[in-house]
Amino acid sequence: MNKCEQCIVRQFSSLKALNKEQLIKMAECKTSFTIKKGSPIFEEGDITNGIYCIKEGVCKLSKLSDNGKDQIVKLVKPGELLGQRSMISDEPANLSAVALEDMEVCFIPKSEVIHFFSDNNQFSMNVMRTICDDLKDADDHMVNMAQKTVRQRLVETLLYLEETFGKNEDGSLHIQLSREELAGMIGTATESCIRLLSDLNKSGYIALTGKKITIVDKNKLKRFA
Amino acid sequence: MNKCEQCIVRQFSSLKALNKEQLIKMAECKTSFTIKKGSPIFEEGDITNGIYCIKEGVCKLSKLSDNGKDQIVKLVKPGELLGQRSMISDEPANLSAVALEDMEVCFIPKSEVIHFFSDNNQFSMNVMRTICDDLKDADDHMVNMAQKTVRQRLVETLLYLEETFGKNEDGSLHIQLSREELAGMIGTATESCIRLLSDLNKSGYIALTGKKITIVDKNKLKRFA
DNA sequence: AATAAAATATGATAATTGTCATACAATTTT
DNA sequence: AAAATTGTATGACAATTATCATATTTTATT
Repeated sequence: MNKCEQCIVRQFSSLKALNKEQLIKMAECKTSFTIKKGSPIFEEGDITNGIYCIKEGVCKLSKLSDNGKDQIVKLVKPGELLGQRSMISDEPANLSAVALEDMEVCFIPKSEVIHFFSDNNQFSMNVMRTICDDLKDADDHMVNMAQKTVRQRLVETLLYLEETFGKNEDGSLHIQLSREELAGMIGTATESCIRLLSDLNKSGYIALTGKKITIVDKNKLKRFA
Repeated sequence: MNKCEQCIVRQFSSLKALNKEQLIKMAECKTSFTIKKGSPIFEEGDITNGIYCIKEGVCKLSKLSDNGKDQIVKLVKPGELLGQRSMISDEPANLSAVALEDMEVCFIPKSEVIHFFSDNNQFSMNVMRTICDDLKDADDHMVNMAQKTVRQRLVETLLYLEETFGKNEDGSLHIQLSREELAGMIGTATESCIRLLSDLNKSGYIALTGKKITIVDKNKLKRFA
């Protein structure tokens, strides 16, 4: 069993507030998982009973809409925690979490986290701030969904993906999303997403090589949105 | 100065966890406001430096989008608190709060609330849960914006308004929103909103009398969405 | 009460977006 | 390697939604 004390990603999450003693306790009760690309960590409606700390890999948080389409609400990176809201509200998961890459994830049972909450004020403040950040992002995202065109949302999403997950040596977006998933992020039909990507490609703002997407001119793309 | 101890709306918010001593301290440092319909409590970007407790009247939380339209993110009722997120994140307000009716509001300075936070665990858990609820609502709302048609969103909004704010003796929606505001809730152009209301009226699902809206057949309306 | 201003309503039209069909390419399975 | 499956791409078309123009009604102001 790996020690949480030596885990680097912890430094990027609310868990950075834990002291040595707490880290040792956490290391004792945590369980580690490997999750294959495409597999769920948990699904909408599941009772999670704890939080997940992402050590490696990116996952999507999505919700199935009445029309049968999966809307991606958020992408989650190493260092972030999953299931905080459900734990605090004592409710089943509102969103599904599915791996976009092979992942390494640790699960910390609720019973343990609850102790950290009451014993460590800094930790609970960190969690609170994270949830507040999520709320702000969600509100902003909602306004974008309601007020911006599909094209604007696509452009902004592409810029966000490069900004957040970086690019490969060849300059293409590092994170690999299918067209369907990209459509699920911007909230549109897969065909519309493909069509708009084609347009951006033909206009020279981006380049498509297989399923790789390269942003050719970031500033032009921004202005074009 | 009114005593917070005797304020009824307190019972409906996170503040219900405060003890007598804390309520007395709060009564001493709070300030009460009257806000006229249409006036702002605070605006996007303002540094609020405390929280507002709504004693009477309903307000809208909205955000101005790049296209110049105001998107309504949430309606807030008596008993609810405003500005919790900004206070915890220590950031300017992300949304504007504008009165939809004449309101009575109390302001409690941040310095005071911070004490309640550290002294009263139940209070901070209540606040946390409220924010978690807001996050869930925002995520769900976002999915609706992205995946549902304007007509579906309109119908669901009308049902929500009746459910949440009740109806007058004549059966019409108690809460009074302009067509522009209703459009701002569902995320569409004012004209589109008006047109769809007309359709629903002609089809007999709702009735329009002046600016009053009456839901004639709730179940049919639901199925029609 | 008359006038002005604002809100609501509707028509005409254009732009955006979704749907269905089909083709093509890439990947996986046999 | 061939076949099957899945993902990507594009055309044709329909449906939805936005925009602009213009009435009409309601509300506010003088």
